[in-house]
Amino acid sequence: MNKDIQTTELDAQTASATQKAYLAIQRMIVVGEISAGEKLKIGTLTAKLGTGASPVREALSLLTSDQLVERIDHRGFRAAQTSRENFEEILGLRCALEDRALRQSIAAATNEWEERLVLSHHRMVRQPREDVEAFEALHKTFHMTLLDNCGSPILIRYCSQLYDLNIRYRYIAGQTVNYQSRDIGAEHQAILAAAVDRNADLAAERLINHYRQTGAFLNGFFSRMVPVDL
Amino acid sequence: MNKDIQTTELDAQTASATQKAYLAIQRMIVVGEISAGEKLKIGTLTAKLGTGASPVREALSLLTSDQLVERIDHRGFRAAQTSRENFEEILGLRCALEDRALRQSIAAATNEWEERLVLSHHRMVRQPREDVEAFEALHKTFHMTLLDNCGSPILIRYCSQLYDLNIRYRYIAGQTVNYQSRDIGAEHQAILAAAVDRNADLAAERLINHYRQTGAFLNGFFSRMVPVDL
DNA sequence: TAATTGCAAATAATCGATAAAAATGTTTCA
DNA sequence: TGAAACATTTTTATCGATTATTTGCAATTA
Repeated sequence: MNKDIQTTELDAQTASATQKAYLAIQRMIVVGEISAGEKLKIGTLTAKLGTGASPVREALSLLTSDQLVERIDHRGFRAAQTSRENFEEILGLRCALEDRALRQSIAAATNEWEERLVLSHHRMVRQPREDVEAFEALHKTFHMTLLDNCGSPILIRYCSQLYDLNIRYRYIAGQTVNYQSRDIGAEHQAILAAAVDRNADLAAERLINHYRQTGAFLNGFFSRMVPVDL
Repeated sequence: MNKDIQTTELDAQTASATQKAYLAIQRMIVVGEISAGEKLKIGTLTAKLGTGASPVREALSLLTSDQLVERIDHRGFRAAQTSRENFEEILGLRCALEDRALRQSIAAATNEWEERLVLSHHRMVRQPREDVEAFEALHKTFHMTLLDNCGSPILIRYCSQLYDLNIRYRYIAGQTVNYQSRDIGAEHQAILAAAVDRNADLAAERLINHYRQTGAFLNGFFSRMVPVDL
């Protein structure tokens, strides 16, 4: 409806086959429908997505740069591997980049941004947790809104990529597990409050802490699972 | 010859059409043969590269994620715009990310890395400046070698992307101009020395300074040129 | 038995052609 | 004149088919 608020959404009819394939494959990898290291055969994907080889290849090329897909010349594509090291790398980078982005966002704060932030938080809170994918979409929107006032499109893009890479691990660990022991809602609320107060140090600290806690949890989870990489 | 030293190089006969197109188009954009904002018509590129539409499209998709190309659905591709803001964004991010990468590299220093570093520096110094593209390739290799021991492939990738985006502006400003007033050789030497000494603070400071000086110069250059964006 | 070679099937990469969409130019009508 | 509607041309996006490459298997040899 309102194109200003959510520019990311695109009409299903207008979207190109490439665009649709991109979103579909990304979702399957992030959610875990396609598992890590799995071979992505063009034939299989064209059949599943009901489209030709060109859009599929193009989508896979785009996902390659998002680090969700690996391309090996003449040997096709495969879903990126997961590993503890990879997870820790993502977490560390995410903390560094989001810290920067959030501080810049707050430094450039406007009423318009503040209102968008409150709104995105409200929408996330209102969304029932049962619909996991719907909640995750709003959760991402909230986190990206925190950053999107930083004035640096490249930084935003990197943060968005890292967010997706990270969330993939959350799906691997299973959705519910983590949220039991923590009050995620309160954490979000606290981050929002600090941002609205334009207290960059506090907001950044809370945000990073939010990530580190999830990170520590997931790390614990990974150490209990298959130690063999791949 | 020695595959261990330069994994990036690929045999021209084995490389896929996509790979060749990717490198060719990237080069043209970075070097300025294709100017900022220019439309990238599939037909024109297939003719120029002597290949079909699919590899060209795939290459352009890859370049999209490198931020060198913009894709607009049903409206094709165009070379990314340049602007002062974009340049400053790149410079700032580069300083932040390379600072991090260099410190991690040094923290994980080994003799093997140290030797690779000395070697890449030597090769750059030995290369005559007349062959601009050859020198630039070795220059990039030296800078990337500084970072490539950081143990974070994603960070390396981001730094590499930002390097390419940045160097595009150097080409826009013209090659020679900048190097006249500064002793770039000495700066490189100093960075190398600090890195070999495993003095992270000093090395990072020198590296960032190296970039900031180039940045300041280019900024001065841009203010003298067309203020109208695009 | 282990390694090597040669073949066949599977799959990736690429091309050429077609369909869909956008841009451009032209005519018509107020 | 100006703008709206239409037709034409250009260009993008997609498909189906062809070609090139790899992979897996079996036969052969040391």
